Amino acid sequence: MAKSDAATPRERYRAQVRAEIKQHAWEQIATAGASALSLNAIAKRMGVSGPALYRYFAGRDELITELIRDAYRSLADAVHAAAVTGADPAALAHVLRDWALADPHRYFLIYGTPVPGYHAPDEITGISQEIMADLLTAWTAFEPDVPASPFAAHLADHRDWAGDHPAPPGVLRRALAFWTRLHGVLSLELAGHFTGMGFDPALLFRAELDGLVGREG
Amino acid sequence: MAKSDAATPRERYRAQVRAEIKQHAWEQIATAGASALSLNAIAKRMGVSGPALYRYFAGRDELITELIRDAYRSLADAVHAAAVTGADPAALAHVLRDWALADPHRYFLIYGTPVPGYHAPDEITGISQEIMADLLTAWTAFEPDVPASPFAAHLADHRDWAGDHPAPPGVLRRALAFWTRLHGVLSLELAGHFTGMGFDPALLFRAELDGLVGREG
DNA sequence: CGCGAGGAGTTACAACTTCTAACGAACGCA
DNA sequence: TGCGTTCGTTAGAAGTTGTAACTCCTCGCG
Repeated sequence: MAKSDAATPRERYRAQVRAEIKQHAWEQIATAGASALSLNAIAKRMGVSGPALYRYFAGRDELITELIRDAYRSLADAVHAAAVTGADPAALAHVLRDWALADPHRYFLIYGTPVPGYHAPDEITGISQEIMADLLTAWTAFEPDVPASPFAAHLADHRDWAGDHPAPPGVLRRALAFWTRLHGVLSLELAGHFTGMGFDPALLFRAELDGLVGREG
Repeated sequence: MAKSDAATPRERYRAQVRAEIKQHAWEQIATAGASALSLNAIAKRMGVSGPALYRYFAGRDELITELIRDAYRSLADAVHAAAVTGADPAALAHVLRDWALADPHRYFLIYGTPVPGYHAPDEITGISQEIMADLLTAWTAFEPDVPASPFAAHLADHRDWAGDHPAPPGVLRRALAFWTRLHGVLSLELAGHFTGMGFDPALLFRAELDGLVGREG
C-alpha cells in the first residue's frame, strides 16, 4: 500500500486491477484450494470476460507464482514484525502457528506439495532467508551457548542458507530443528491427519516447542 | 497378486484392466504429479478411447482415492515387513525414508496438500492405525520406560489413535514425535526446500532420528 | 486543444479436460 | 445356440487455459 502512486494513471489502474485479481484469487484459494484456481471464474466474478485477465497475468502459472511470493512475503512480515519487538523463539512459533491457522491453504501454497513444473525464483529464496535470519537472531538472543553436536558441525561447514549471520553452530542446529519440527506438526494438523486421533494438536505443538526451548515436552 | 483368480473370466479381465489403469496412473503421477493426472492421457496410452475408462472408475476422484489407498497400503506393508523382523525405531525410520525417496509424489499423495473435497474413507484410517501400531510396538520394545511428560499424560487420556495398543504414555509420546519430526524433515526435503541451503538432508534426517532414539543430534 | 498510438476489453476459436448418453458388438453363461 | 450382460465406441455437453483479431477508449504529446 505504499508505492501505489507509481507514475502514469495507466500504471496505477493496472496495479489496481492486478491487486483485485489477486484478491479474488485468494478468496478462491481459501475456499477450494490452489488446484481449483480458475482464471475464468475470477473473470466472471469481476464482471469481465475471460481473456481480459491475460493483459495482467501471462497465465495461471504466473498468477500462482505471484501468490506464492505474496504468501512468503506475508509470513516474513509477520515473523519480522514480532522479531523486531524482541520476541523469543516461543513467541515466533506462535506467530507461525497463528499465521498458518489463519489460512491453511496459504501455508500449503508455500510448504505443501510442490507444483510440478514450478521452480522458485531467486526473490523467494531471498524472502526465505529473511525468515531464517529472524529465526537465527531470536535463537542467538535466547540461547547463544547451545552445545554443538556432530550435525551442528556439519551445519557450520555448510551455512549457505544462513547468509552471513553470525549464529554459532548450535544455534544453526536449533533454528533448523525449530523449522522442521514445527512444520511437521503444523502440516499434519492442517492437512487433517490428526482429526479423529483424539488428542489436542495445540498441545502437541506446544510440547514440541517446549522440547526445543529446553523444557521437557 | 493374490486373489486375481476371482471367479468369472469377466471379473478377472476387469481386475486386470483396473490394475493396468492404475499402473499408468502411477507412471503419470511419478513424472508430473497427481494434479496432472489425466484420464484421457491414460486412455490414449492404453490405446483405448477416453470414456472407456469410466467402466472401471467412476471418475478421476475415485481413481485418485484408490491410488491414495494403495499408497497407504504400500507404506503400511513396507513398515510392517520391517517390523515383523524386529526392526527398531531407527530401522523403521530408514524404511520410511527409503519409501518416500523411492517416489516422492506417492509420499505427497498421502502426506501432502489435501485434495479439496476429498475425505479419507474409514479403510484408510484403518491402514493408518496399522502403521501406528507397528510404530508403537517397535518403540515399546526399544524403550518401554520413557519418562512421562505432561503432554504424554494428555496422550494417555486421548489414545483413540492407538487403538487398544498397550503402549505406556511415554511411548505414545515418542511414537508421535517420531512421526511428526521425521515427516517435518522428509516433506521439506522432498518438496525441495533444502535445495540450495548447502547441508545434507540425509544428515539432518539422521540427526533428528538420533535425537529421538536418545543419542544427541 | 486535437490527434495518433497504444492499451483495454471484446468475441471467436483451438485444444484441452471430465464426464454423460446412446449405440453396436463381443463375450460368456445356460 | 441363443440371450443378456458388459465392453468399447462415437457424439456431445460443459468446463478449462490460452491465442488471435478486432473495436474502442484514453492518455500523452505536439
